[in-house]
Amino acid sequence: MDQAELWPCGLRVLVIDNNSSNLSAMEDLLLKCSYKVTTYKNVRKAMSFILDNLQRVDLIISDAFFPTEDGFLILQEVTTKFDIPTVIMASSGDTSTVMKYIVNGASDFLIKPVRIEELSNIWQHLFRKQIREHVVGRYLEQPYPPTTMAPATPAATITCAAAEAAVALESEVREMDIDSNGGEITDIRDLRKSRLSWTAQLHRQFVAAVNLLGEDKAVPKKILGIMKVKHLTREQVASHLQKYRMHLKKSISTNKRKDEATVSSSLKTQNHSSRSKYVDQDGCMEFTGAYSLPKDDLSSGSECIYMLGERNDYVSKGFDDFMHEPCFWNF
DNA sequence: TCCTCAATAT
DNA sequence: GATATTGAGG
Repeated sequence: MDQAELWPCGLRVLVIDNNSSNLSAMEDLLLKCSYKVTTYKNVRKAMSFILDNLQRVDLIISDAFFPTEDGFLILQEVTTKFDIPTVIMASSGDTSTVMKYIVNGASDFLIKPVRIEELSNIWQHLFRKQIREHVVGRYLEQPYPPTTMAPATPAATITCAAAEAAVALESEVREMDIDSNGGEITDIRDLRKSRLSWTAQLHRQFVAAVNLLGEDKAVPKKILGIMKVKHLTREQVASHLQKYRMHLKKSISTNKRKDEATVSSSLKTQNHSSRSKYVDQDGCMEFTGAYSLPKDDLSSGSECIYMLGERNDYVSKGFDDFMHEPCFWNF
């Protein structure tokens, strides 16, 4: 229980705001919440940092950067590509503005000055996604997580139970397949299974690699090189890629109608003539605002960091779940 | 040699 | 049902 209360500690938050005093104020507040904080004034540098630390950023808080709306672009980059929950803050926000951000993937919209009470709660954005993805749900059904965690006393509230589940999950992750420093899988043998199971986490790394390369240039060998997962083979990646592409084909054709109906209307407002191109290293990371439209609803962007399905007890759920989860099969 | 795709095996 | 392997064709 104590641990449950401690859960949000260490949440890795990246803050972007070009106003130094706001930035340091935010840093202070976030540190008081026991989060790990990284701050950036510069949007480009922040994006580079995110790219270099894909699995090491839990949540992003970005200024909306009115009137340039860089915040909007950050939001799009991050939510469409990397599933990192993003909170937008601005000194004012009328309903339609806020709605625009939320519709396009913001997990929350905070009005400045931001109060510590609001920040102490931001971990919920991560958590919601985990629940949506059934990771936590399984634990909620069973009050006593099958881990080495200290036996839990029955949780009084959902929040409590959920936090507890997250602790359990996190510790499982830590001791198993995920690198202790960042949540990134670095060696599939750690999964101690003869047959690889493409967990959500592993899949995310895969998708991130594919996205970095660009879909046309994403071939097994290059993906493998970017993923940096020991003992993962080219053949395994090829097999997964094959399936991934099949899925893309399907979902593109089935989502088209919905996307046109739902998304275009919400996007019209912002029709970015300013393409976001934050990073361009050797032409291998080129972000344009032009990749596929955001999904029909906002389940698309965001959280879910520690998600693993490779334990034998719930392998069967793992892949199937995220096959149908737009969060993972993004485009 | 590597890629993709489909069929087939595990 | 998910993943791996194989084999054809590029």
